[in-house]
Amino acid sequence: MAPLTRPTYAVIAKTAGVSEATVSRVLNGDESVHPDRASRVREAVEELGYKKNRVASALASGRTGLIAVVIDDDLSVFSDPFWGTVTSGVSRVLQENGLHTVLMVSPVGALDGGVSHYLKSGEVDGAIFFVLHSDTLVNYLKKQGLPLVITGTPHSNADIPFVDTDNFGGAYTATKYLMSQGCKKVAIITGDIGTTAAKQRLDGYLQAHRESGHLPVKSLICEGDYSFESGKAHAETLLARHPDIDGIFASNDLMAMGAITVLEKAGRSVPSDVRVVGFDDALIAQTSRPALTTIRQDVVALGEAAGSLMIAQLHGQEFEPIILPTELIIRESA
Amino acid sequence: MAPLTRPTYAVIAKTAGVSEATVSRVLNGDESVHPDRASRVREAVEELGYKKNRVASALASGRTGLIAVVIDDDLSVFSDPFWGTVTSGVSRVLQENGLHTVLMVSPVGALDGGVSHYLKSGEVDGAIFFVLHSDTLVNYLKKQGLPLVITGTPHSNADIPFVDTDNFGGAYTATKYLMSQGCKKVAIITGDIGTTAAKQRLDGYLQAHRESGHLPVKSLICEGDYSFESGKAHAETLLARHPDIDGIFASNDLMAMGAITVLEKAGRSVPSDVRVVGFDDALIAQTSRPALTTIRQDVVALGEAAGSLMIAQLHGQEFEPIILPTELIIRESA
DNA sequence: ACTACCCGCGAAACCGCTTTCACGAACTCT
DNA sequence: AGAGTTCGTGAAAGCGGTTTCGCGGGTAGT
Repeated sequence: MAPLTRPTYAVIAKTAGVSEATVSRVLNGDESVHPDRASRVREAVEELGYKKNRVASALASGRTGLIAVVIDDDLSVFSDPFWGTVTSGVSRVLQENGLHTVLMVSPVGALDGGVSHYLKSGEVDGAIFFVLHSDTLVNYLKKQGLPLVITGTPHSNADIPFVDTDNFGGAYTATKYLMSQGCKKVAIITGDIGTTAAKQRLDGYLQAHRESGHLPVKSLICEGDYSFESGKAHAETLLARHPDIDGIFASNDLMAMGAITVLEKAGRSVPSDVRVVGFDDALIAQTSRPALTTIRQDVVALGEAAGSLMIAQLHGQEFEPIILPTELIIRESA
Repeated sequence: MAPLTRPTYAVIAKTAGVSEATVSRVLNGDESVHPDRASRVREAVEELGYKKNRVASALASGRTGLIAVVIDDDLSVFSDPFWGTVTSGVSRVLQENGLHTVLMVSPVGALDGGVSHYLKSGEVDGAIFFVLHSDTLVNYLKKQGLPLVITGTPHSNADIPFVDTDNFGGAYTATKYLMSQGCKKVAIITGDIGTTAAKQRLDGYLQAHRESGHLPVKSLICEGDYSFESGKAHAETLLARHPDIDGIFASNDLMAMGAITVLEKAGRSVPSDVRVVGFDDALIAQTSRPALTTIRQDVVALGEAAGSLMIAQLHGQEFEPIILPTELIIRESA
């Protein structure tokens, strides 16, 4: 059975006894059309099962109803469930507002790269960036007038709309907690220090130390990259440098798990010998043995906030950056 | 700085001294244009930095260059990293072929639901479905002529293009392995039995028993739903029903982890008292304690296969369902 | 030389909306 | 009553491509 041809404005106009311009006015909420004519249009739409052709509308209006979600090309990105959960939050809010999510997993940053070209093409009405190492592309696109949201604090230009979690506060809380548990030598395994989240979490860790009266020695600070492998590698480094280490704050759960793997392999018991805290509260935090003490961030809400900030921009509404709170979840590892 | 207006065919045509139809022919690979004219068109494109307006092309040609990836509305969907990884595989293959992925996380199944309407709208050139409980919608859309791919074996209509993993073989191998390890009483916690993958994994488990000379009692078969919580719940049920249980095959890693959580809480040691095998080889399989023995499926390749099958259909090429192999990964839990 | 056929190419219609501009009716003011 | 203004509405242009159909030049056959 061949697909039925869908009725167009021409058919609706004929049925309702009005012009196509009037059909367009009615369906787009123009209040100036006489109520009687408007009713006839709506009845025709109902009777004929009219559905707007969004491609034609996009060409005519310059608005496509598509929002790009841009994720730096890294096949491991989705194996960290963080991004999947954020994406589903974004997708749901956009759909509720009649918009669709175009997934763009691609190298980000180059002004003349595929992402830049695509976003300038007019094919999407806005873009949500998931992680950035530089604001260059984002600043450039903002100047081009493209509505943008970043998940994470911008590096330089606070003018860019963004949503984030309280990284500083979460890291501060994690470090304070480790100290309150009696830890004398607390290390940090940072995320990719090119991201603002990693910097802020490092700052929170340092502030907790300042308030305890002394700063950690440099060798307690390891620059990871959010991956499981880097958590393992840095845990080995820390054990070599500081055999008496008794606390580790890892800037995400994956690295925390990596660290625990190495510690236990080295005969160090978690939490008896070394206490470990992660960040995210991903599912692996609760399924692991020992179950991970971690800083929980509401990842679904982060995605929803990003979607809402995008909607606000598209509607020309006022908006503020959104910083979501964190919460210490105490399980077995600390 | 206002965005520069992009050149259109009219400008290219004028610069190259040809008509717009000729520009369209050249850029779309029409070999009948005289080589000299074709060269002039390409030079003009290069000189003026022409980029095709895909929205206008979509209206004129009826092809949008967008493929919908449809995932049943379930916020937990992306916390299982399986779907994120498949999505990134699909996305990459599509992008390599000049297509874009529209993410559709929405209740699936209803013929008059949002997904059905959207897919019939002509706004996407095809759709990839991630998990289905019924072929009704898919059969209906196929009749409408929409190119489709399912990740997973269809329920009824083998005519639908699909990619899958060797579920039967993987489950068979897992169960055989448990038996070869001396397990006398092997249970199964199935996935959502409405999915064909869960059925096939159950069949593999049963076949392994048949070949060992006896079938498992009904109470060793628990119907889970792929979630961590259902793994926990069914492990409790199994312990109550069969205190002497010594082997569990869970149809995914999440449920396996849930089961292990409960077993250890009940004082049963894994693998000393009870051996556990999962399915997927998600990251949690290796990060957990004990590290999970599991059936590994190549999830990235699954996504890539789905993307490739879609490309083949769009190009009018012959294609076969793709069944990917599995591999037993032996770690600590069995 | 004439006729028939083939093929490259251009003009313009078309895809289905949005929006502009002009027209005529209704209303208001003098 | 006449002039001026306002507003609802329709015709049609436009968004930027794709594709169709017809034209004219070239070639082949008789």
